[in-house]
Amino acid sequence: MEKISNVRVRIAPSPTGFPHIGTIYQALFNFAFAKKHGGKFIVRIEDTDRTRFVEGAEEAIFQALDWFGLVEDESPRKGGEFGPYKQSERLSIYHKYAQVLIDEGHAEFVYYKKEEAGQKKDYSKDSEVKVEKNNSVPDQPKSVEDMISNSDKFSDWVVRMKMPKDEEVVVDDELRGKITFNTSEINPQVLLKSDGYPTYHLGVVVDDHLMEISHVLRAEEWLSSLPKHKLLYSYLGWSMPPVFHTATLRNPDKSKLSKRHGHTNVEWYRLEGFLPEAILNYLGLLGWSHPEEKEVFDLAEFIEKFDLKDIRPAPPVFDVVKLMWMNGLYIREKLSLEQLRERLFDFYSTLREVEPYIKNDGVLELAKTRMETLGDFKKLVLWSPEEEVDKNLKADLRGSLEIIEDKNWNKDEIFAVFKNFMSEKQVKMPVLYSMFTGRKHGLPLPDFMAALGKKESIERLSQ
RNA sequence: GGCGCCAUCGUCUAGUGGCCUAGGACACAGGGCUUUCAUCCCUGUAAUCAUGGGUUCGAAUCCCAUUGGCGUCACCA
Repeated sequence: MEKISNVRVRIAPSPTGFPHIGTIYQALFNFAFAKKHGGKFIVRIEDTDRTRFVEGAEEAIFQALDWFGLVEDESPRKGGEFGPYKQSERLSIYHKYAQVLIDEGHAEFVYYKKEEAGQKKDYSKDSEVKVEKNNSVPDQPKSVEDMISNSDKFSDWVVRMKMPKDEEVVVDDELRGKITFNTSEINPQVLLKSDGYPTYHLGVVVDDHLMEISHVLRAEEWLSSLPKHKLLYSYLGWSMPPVFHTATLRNPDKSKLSKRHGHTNVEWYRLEGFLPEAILNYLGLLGWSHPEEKEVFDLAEFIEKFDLKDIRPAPPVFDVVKLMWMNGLYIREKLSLEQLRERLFDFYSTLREVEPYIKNDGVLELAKTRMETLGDFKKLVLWSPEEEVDKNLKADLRGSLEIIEDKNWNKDEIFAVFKNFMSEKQVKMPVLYSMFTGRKHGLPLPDFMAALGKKESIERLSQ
């Protein structure tokens, strides 16, 4: 595999909500590509929509990246020589290039009524799409500088891209090949909003160029704005880096992965007790496959084998069931008992009741093959009232077990008592389980009790 | 609705003209192990490769059309 030099890739999340699993998917591919070629993985915060800004969202994005170990080389928090890395701190840069575009005749000032801004249009059947333009035009700003510094006077002005009439724009998607658009189909995009902030399209083109991004790896929903970007690049006299549009993750019904049908919030996975490395492994299976058809591999191996051109353009359904399996596999095969203990301590840092069980080697060992998520642990060890329990029978069982001498408290002795008890009372194993755990099934009971010790076991039967 | 992208078991996928009467994984079913439940092992069900036309001695693989799914058409990203 040949190394590509000066690889610089980026993800460009906007702080408008919780960290999305799709962002991590993008981050994984970008990160792997950067690391493979000794390049840089950059996080640029695209906070140009002040109305959707969510306090704390930026921090949450970085927390998520840290959790997955997809740590960036350059970002607002890390700095770097191409900063600032937050678009709200780069406004004067966008203003400069907006002015260049105006001067060169590729953009113009347009007057809109404020109330008309940001309305999503109806594209059903015959409704025609037209850009609303107010005809009674008041004074026009003389320059971007003028528009910004006299924002009161020009509060309804924007800078909009001028679109050539009926020209073909041929764009290149590295995963799909050449795609031709006609300029008449392209929306003359607003580039600079009336609040002086750029739209995504101006911001992304200017920043990707200035930050010397070498390869653009982004989600498929940007594909139709590619021609816009290509035009902007050529107007500015810049060359466009190769672009790869990766398929978006889908719900089981094939719609774009959404909160409504699936779990999109990274925080949900953390709270359920998924392992970040298992999620990464699973994500690596979507849209990409290991050259030897391996299903289980760590980040290092993914980086080694990953190649951009092997990404499939077809959108995959995100299957939580398979993720669960993968997570269980990581718990039982990739984690030592000690490592599992650490993860559990971390995970249950606020739930003191499970602490003694986490400390208990025997219990941990028994639980290890029975967990798909860290969250399953408490269901395995704690009492959960699911079954009806016969109080008298429970007392009888306790009585039988109390007879065992302290020094003979081991799983064989306990099981011997069980056997007698079951034949005497005409009950089966599950009944014993429910008396001890509240559920019909669970950890092997004699082993569980032996690991807990006589005192604790008898206590549990007394409750 | 215009434009664009995509299309192999239910799902993730292998497959780049003959090795494919299509392989693996998840899920599902059955069996073995077993003191419950799991783990582990074995077996099985499951794709006429969306459909219809070509090209070719030969197509899941190339071409065209159709259908379907999705995306996009905001002063959101």
